[in-house]
Amino acid sequence: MPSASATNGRETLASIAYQRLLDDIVGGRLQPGTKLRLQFLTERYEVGSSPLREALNRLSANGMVQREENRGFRVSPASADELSELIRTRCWLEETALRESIRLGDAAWEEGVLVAYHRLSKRNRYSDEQFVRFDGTWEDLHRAYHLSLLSACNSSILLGFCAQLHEQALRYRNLSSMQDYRDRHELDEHRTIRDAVLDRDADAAVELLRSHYRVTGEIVLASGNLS
Amino acid sequence: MPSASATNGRETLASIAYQRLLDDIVGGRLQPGTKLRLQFLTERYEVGSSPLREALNRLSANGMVQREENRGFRVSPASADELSELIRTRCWLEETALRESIRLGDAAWEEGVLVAYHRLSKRNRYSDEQFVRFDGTWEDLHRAYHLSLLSACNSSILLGFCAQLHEQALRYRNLSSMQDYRDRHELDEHRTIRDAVLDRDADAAVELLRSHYRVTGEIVLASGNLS
DNA sequence: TAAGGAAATAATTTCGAAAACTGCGCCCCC
DNA sequence: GGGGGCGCAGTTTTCGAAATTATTTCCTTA
Repeated sequence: MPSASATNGRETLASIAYQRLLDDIVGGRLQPGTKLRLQFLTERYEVGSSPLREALNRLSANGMVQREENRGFRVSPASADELSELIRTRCWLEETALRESIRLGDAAWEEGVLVAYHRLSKRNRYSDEQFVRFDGTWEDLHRAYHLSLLSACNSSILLGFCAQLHEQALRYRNLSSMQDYRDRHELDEHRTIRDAVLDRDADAAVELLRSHYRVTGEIVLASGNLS
Repeated sequence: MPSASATNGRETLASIAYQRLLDDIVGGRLQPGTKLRLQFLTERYEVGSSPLREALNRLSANGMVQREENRGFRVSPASADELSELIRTRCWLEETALRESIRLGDAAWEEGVLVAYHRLSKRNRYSDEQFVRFDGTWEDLHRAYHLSLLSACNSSILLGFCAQLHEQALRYRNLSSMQDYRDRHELDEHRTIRDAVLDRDADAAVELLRSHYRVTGEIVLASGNLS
């Protein structure tokens, strides 16, 4: 989701491979540390090696895979240390972006937040696959909601960084055993954040957001299979 | 300079092409907006198209070039608006990193700052090419100095972002007509920042650093040939 | 038996040509 | 005279094979 640019015409095989690789890594189907042999990937995705190499190079530039000269690629390792570094960094960056967003956001921004929250909350009700095509997955709506909070910060660079970190955090969440989320009232947290933001209460909003991330981190750390 | 990984054995052609392309873009020898035709690049760098495509894909992932599906690559455009966004973002991120660094840095970090400053100041004296091989260029030492200030922030992710922004800012500096730097006492500014940092005076250090970046931005904007 | 080294094996990286796509000019038709 | 589609030239993208590099295996030797 980060990625500087590119949207036009028919998609190229390299971009398709990029998306599918990203999905599989973030979704946990390619485990951290896995060696990514070209032959394996060409069979899995039915794409030649050139587009795959391009996809891997893009992924290596934003941290999803690691590259070793003349020794190929592997999925970036995941560890408890890296997770806490990730959460820490995310809190810093999103605090900055959120404060600026609250300071600068106009009416259109408020409405964007409202709509994004509404879609996310509605998506929870219809339990599964029915509206995926139209609405996108729950994760898509979740990402859209979080980015909408920050979207008025007036720095697409910072927004891009936040999106990158969101993706990394999602990978860690998918690596942990999902069932620990059952009794977590995520929607409540999203609502209270929304309200604080729309009240322009920066301090409260920042504190709620940081706590939102830290709690998620705790759960992943507790239930996770990390080194 | 960001780039996730990679250090081993013999360098690959793709990495060499990446470095040279980055140098030429940051150095201003490839102007913003320039179309990067593969045939032109293969002649310029004497490398096949596959390594070049890999290099271009890496560069597109960190914003130095833009990619358009089925229409190739071009050097990212440079504008006054993007420059001010860049500076704004850089001030936010480096403020965070610097405060953390000052809070957490140990004796080894202090010595690192001291040494980096020393090398930078010495490099100014021997005017030119003599010690490049051993010491690196002035820009290398300058980058090392600035990153050393932040290096104790305990987040390699944030450090990577800062390095990326440093590179972008360097590109803008190289795009402006250099002669306006003549009466700028950069070394003084670097020294006062160093002193504030080593005194652990976070507020002063942050203010000096931000002013350092903002002044540079003003000069580039004033003398620049930006759209 | 263990250590060292050379061939064999397996992987990545690179090349050169074929295929697919874009942009543009031209022609035809309305 | 103007609008829309066809085809050509130039570029990008992709493929499959060749070259390079890493890794394993097995043989020799101390």
